[in-house]
Amino acid sequence: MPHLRAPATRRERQREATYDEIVAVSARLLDEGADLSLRAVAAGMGLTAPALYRYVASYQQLVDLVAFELDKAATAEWAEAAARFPQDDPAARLAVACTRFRQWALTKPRRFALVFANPVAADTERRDLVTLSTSGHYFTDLLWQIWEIYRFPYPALDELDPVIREAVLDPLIPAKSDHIPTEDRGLLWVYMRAWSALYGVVTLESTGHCDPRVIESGQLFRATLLDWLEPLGLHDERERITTILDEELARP
Amino acid sequence: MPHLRAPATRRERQREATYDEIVAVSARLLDEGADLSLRAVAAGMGLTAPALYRYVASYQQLVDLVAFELDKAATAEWAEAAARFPQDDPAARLAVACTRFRQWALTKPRRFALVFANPVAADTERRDLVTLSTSGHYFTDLLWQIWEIYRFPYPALDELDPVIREAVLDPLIPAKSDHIPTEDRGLLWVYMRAWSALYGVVTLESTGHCDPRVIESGQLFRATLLDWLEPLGLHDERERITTILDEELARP
DNA sequence: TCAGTTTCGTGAACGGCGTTAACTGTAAAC
DNA sequence: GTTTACAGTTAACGCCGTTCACGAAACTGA
Repeated sequence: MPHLRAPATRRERQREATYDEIVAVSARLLDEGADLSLRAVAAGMGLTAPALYRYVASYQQLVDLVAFELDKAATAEWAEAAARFPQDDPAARLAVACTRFRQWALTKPRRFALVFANPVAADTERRDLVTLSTSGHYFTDLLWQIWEIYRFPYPALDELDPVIREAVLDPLIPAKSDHIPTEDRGLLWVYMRAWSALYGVVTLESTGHCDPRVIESGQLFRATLLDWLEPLGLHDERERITTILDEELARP
Repeated sequence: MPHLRAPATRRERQREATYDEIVAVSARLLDEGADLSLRAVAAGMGLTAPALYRYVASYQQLVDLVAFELDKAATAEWAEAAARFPQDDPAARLAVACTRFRQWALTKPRRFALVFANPVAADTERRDLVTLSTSGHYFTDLLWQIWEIYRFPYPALDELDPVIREAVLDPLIPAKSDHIPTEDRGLLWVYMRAWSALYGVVTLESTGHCDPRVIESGQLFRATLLDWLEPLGLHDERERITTILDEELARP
């Protein structure tokens, strides 16, 4: 994995740059509608295919690398867009971030499929990668910030199914949860439920298993998000958030 | 597409059988973890790859054929399981069908991915195939039957966004909607929203983008379904349906 | 500065993939 | 009983991931 620390030697810097180029070329291929292949990526960099094996051990690892980096880049975009609202307004930020997430999934469906629709078996080490997801961290953090302000209800630990309790206490999902006190870990249950809902609409729309007109109108997405205002303690913000949402949806 | 009508001539019968074998071999390959390829399917039938071109025009068409048939077969399974409750108890049937759908997605993730996570561009003719989805028809029909009994609220046509109104009046999604009166088409909006929620959890779980313990416990799925009892007018049935759900989830 | 080593790249090759083209029996159709 | 349509073959093309043996360049330390 690149970007672990500041590059020291000249060679390491070169290597960094090569990794970046791998990701850049891969992204270009995806956006062009071509399919991601070792050979195509290599050719796009002016290399032969075997050369890439100096950087990734297999095709799957290349996919994982690209997925991770594209997720990171995309999250940075949403976060930047969301940052037009101040830090102490996480509700507005969440509304923006979710909408940008959807827009990203719709305009770059192949990137979305790579990052979010890639099957991950439960046993492989590839599981660990899911835990690293940047977007996951970002959304969990936003939810935490919202709770700090609005104090919406969440299940107490002893209300939770024992297995779920275990899962929120020692999370495998991407969750910036270290700073969430043990007794507040029920929040992660709310996060999972909300993420499942968001993931549902966005995947449905991005993969096209949905009436194109419904996608175009954005109503399904809009309705799903509005349903989540209540559980997140945002009833009093309904009007304001709705406005932000519609603003974002109407964006060119 | 096979199974259009009863086979007449001997040759047509043979051809039918070949199509069935294509699907059977494909399903076996998927369940074995091998990947679906023209050559592997052909080899599994004792044929060479080019021979398959007498039956499908391309690899994509083979995938579409298999996806359609697997969806049909799976739906038949769920429907059969649901049929242990009488026809006039569609709420119970829905609970069973949803749970079986999930179980199918978990035990046969590759089949699920083929049928439900296959990207479909908006413009291609492949879009039409989505409309044919057997499972879609089955679930829409169940929802209609539930409404006939419980009369849960749904948006009137003039409450709907114009684009959505158009979409529910002339649906592109798989929806056995011919027998739904025009003025009740708002029901399809409820269907879309519910389907989006169900699709979300099941896809999340089936693709493994989720804590394995959460999957194993079934709590995320359970909670999602329970949340939909209210909107479907099933508040008075809550206890009964919950029992059925837990029964199904505990199934060996 | 120079030998030794590590790193990064190449070309050739293997088996598997989707797809096309030319060809051959054989079963149905008139 | 001839003709025709169909269902299959083999051979080949250009892609793919992956491995291996090899060379050239870059860093390393005395």
